[in-house]
Amino acid sequence: MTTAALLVFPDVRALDVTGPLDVFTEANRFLHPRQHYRLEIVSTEGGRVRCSNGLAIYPHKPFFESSGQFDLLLVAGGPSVARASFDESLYRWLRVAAEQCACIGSICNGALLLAWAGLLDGRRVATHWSFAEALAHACPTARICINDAYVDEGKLVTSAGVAASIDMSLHLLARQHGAALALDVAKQLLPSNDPTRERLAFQCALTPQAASSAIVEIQQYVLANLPADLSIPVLASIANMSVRHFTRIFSRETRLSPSEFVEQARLDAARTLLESTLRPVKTIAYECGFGNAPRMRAVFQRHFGMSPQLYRTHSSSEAAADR
DNA sequence: TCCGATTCCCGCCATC
DNA sequence: ACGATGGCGGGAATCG
Repeated sequence: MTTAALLVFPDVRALDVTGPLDVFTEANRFLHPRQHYRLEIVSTEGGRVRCSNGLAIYPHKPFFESSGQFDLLLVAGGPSVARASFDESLYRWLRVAAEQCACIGSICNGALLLAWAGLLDGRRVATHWSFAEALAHACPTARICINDAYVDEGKLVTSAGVAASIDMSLHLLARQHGAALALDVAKQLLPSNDPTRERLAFQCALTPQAASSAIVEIQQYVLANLPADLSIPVLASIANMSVRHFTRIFSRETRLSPSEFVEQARLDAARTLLESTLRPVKTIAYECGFGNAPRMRAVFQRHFGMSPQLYRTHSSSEAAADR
């Protein structure tokens, strides 16, 4: 049993609460009852809490009646957090909770509460860009990453905008129970072309659960020979199987079709090279097996909604913001 | 931009 | 009877 709590307050953003709740609740459907997440909503004050969109939620208890002992504690955000003032006793409770919880985190500008409680000093922190300044003011030593969906510092996890809370929750799920479970949940909650879902699928494919050594060998061959011809007949012959049998086994064991796996592997390599080197896009396209720049561009458009060049600009500005 | 060729996926069925 | 394997062919996506 994992206990996960969400800290809410008046005018909290409903999605910050329901997003993670839905992820962990959905996960329970795939988990053995002994591994279930027990979810608890803790509020800054007693009674019903009205969300910024008018939705009413009924927290299990106010913080001052809660031990603050959870496996995971997430602080939600809301449009008026920056202007709000909370009692010093809440910050004390958060500091104690940070000691007791295996993992503590925030969603969007929920990070402000952690900052005010003095829990973000010198840490890398994600938040929504529009609150970056307020956060920098609340905690000048925090390193604010406005372009990351979420930042995992082990015991501290923080996420950017509302939708990123789902990404972060899926990440936490993968961290604890493996990418396969997170992928199962993502399939329930996210559209099929969602980048997070695709990332999980690739992560999952690289760690096949009941994989035959033959499939693992093929995966290693693909990763080591990205520029080579990795068409299905070629891979099938290396695996010593018919094309039909090979595709069937590969999909069954990795949850990705062979061509999807190859494309993800190439995309992943290209992404890394774009981020970490200054090599021309054309060279990277060739090195990663896309053959030519337009083809790589098309794949980037499909997966990331931007060209490789733009992706590089984006990631370098992210790195700059990181520093 | 269009269009035929190619590639891939997958259901179905036969064989071992 | 059942699982593993392989071939065929249609539909969709992609390529040149």
